[in-house]
Amino acid sequence: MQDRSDSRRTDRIREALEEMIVEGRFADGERLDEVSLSKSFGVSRTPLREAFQALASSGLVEIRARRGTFVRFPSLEDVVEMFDVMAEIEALCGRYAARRLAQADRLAMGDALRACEDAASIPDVEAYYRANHDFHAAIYRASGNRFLANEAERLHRRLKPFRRLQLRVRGRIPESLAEHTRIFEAIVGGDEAAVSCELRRHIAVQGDGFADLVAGYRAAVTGAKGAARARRPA
Amino acid sequence: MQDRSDSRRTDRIREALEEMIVEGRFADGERLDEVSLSKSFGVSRTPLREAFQALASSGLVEIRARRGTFVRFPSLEDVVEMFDVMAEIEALCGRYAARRLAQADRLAMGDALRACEDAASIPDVEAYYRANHDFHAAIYRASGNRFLANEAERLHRRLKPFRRLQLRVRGRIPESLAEHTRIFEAIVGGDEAAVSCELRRHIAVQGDGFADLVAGYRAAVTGAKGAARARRPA
DNA sequence: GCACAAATTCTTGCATACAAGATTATTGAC
DNA sequence: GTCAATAATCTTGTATGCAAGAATTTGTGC
Repeated sequence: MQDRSDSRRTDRIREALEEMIVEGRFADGERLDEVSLSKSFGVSRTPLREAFQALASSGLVEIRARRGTFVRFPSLEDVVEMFDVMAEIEALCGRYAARRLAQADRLAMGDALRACEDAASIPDVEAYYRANHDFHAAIYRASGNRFLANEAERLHRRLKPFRRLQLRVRGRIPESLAEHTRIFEAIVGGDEAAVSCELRRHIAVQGDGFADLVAGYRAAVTGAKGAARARRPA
Repeated sequence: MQDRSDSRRTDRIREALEEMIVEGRFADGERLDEVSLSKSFGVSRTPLREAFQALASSGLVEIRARRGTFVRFPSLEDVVEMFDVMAEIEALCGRYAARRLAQADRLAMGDALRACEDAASIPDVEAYYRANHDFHAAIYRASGNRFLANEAERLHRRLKPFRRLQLRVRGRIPESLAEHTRIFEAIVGGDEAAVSCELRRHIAVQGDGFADLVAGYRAAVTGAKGAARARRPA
């Protein structure tokens, strides 16, 4: 978001751990050992513990008092719930954007849409993935509500590993691009109802999308190191 | 939410500081001094710093690297934005609740509504305030989406100081109660559109409500110790 | 061989010491 | 007297040590 010099070890480690968790380098329920991790990062336990706190607040790990810190994969049910909420948040952003679109935001969305088209025509999944994020982020900002935009960005980030797997589904990219185009046009046209409807459908997990998500979820979970070895008690 | 033994000093201090900030015991932009606070709490800087991290993640303070931790009042604009989002989140909870209301949730909402009626008939502002929270929390849970319920609860909490001031506005309580009754009936009746509409209007800052909010906001900000002495740079 | 209790070991929570960056005060040139 | 450069001070960031709670192992009785 901001420039944040990130000279602190705490920040560096938080980012590294976040990446590792999202990439599935730990198993679900695995305990993150302060001592061994601090050794492998070459720092003391202090910045590590601070990083744990930050990760806990974004839901990636769970700190249990005097027990330790455990990586927490959302359950399939959790993921479905999060996508439901994401769809509504996106629809809300889109509605606001359609209502009060500023010139600068329109240009940003247009640029991002063009980047999507370029990536889809190659096709380059990684590039599309990035362009997809930029397009959605542009909609968040176009909502004109910074608080909403931040919340949307946060949730988008949290769903990152699952969305990524969805995009790999055969034929999903052209479809996604077509939806983007319709969304963009509806926003520019100021058609709130259409934007809301299109975005909800674009994000929502329903029909075939649900099967894709389940497949993607299983891949993400079993792909993670060791996989669901230790299930959490709660 | 859970039982959380909270035997840790970090948790105790986080709660205490949260309360102090929300109650306006610090000025906007005031730096929270680690040394003097740790002395006044009778602990070392370590648990204090961990508490700061937690407060930062809920937006109550801002940690600037190597500068310190500063209490951050949301601006009036921020508050309006948050209420806008809150209204939509609540409407979403209500819609879900109307669609798939479970018996247990219906009873919980009914109990909370009755508590609102009791508090309004005395009238007891503090009791109404608590019952109001319980009623809304019951709707969140009735949504059947735990993630959504958690997010709603989080945002509700963040808006606590401003809502409290709104309720003090003359004649607001009977009006609020009438709205609650309509909301409850619409949910039980399964009328999604009506629930959505009623909840949005119940929460939203518009018309007279905006003037009330502005007045309440000014009271909250100037009521806080010293008030807007040091404005933040950004 | 099993169950339960005691002791040992391990891990986290907290305090404290030290290092490094930021801030303020001081000195000197003009 | 003003400005800039430098020194002194203060504050945060990190490392380390110690204490207390949790987990594990060992020992004992049956």
